[in-house]
Amino acid sequence: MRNLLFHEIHQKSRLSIKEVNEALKEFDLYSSQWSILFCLNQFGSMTQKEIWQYLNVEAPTVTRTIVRLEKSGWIVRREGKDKRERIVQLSPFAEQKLPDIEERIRQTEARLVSSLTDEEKEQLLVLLKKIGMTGSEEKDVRNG
Amino acid sequence: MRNLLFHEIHQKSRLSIKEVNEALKEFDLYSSQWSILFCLNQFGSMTQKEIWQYLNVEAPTVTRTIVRLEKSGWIVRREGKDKRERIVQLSPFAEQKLPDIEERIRQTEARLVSSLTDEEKEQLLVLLKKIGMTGSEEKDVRNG
DNA sequence: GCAATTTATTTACTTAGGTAAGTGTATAAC
DNA sequence: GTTATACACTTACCTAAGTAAATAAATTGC
Repeated sequence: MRNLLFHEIHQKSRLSIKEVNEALKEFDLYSSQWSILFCLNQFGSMTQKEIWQYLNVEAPTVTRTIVRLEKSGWIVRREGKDKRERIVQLSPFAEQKLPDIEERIRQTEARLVSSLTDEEKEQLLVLLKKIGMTGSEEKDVRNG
Repeated sequence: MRNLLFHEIHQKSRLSIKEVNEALKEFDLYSSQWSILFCLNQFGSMTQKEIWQYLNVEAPTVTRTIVRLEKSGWIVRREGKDKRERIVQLSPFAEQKLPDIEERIRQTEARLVSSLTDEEKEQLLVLLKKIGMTGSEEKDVRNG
């Protein structure tokens, strides 16, 4: 049939989110919440802008998820020197729980790609990165 | 960093949906609505179950999208011989508009993968299909 | 210094997708 | 034939992500 490629990308995106949500159930978290926690764990304190730029989503998406994470005690926000900014960081509770969660996610993701060799995973990543690139931007594939 | 693969799949899934939505704006449609119209155009009349099985989503997702498409006049539903089923088919209006929309989508999707060779596209599809497969199911990669 | 513009975040509203539970029809057991 | 079970669809409620517009702080122009 037609453009199976985007159909397939969409399918696997939903599948992986579903599996990650399942794995996160025991921690009362969702996949997009996890992506922010992961981000904060990697970079430390961040403004919301830094988060949505890194995750490549829109600002309102991050606002919503951050609010949920704050309510459930995973993160803390404080005002920046620039009072427009809100600086986000992990709560001690989150810092304590994170290693277990990270390991759980690692297992889940590894299971999903267990039928690919390391070389195939690498190649898949390279090919995916090419999507949406116009000629002039192609160098970013090699840099990223 | 960590499992870039799922991050990247997620990104490209969102990117392609965004681009398709943009292309569909002039027709007052959204990407998931299009996926159902495409499906009906390919297979003719279908029950809702056939649609969600083909698209690999849950029944309530299809119910919602179908209701929107019915309200906006793209599809018609009738009762099946089995009164539990609802048989869905394109409206004459949809049949008339579809070729233009299909061409528009084709262009959009082609642009997104314009920096991949045909061989790369094929390979990308094969690799994506391997995700989520356990050893015993791997034959499906070759059959699908 | 004050008005205009830019920037960071939020709010309101939309579609998309999931689960769980409800409704009504068809089928199986007996 | 009546009851129990299975099935198709729907409803209610949740998260995710997008756009557009509002808010409030910072910066720029003059």
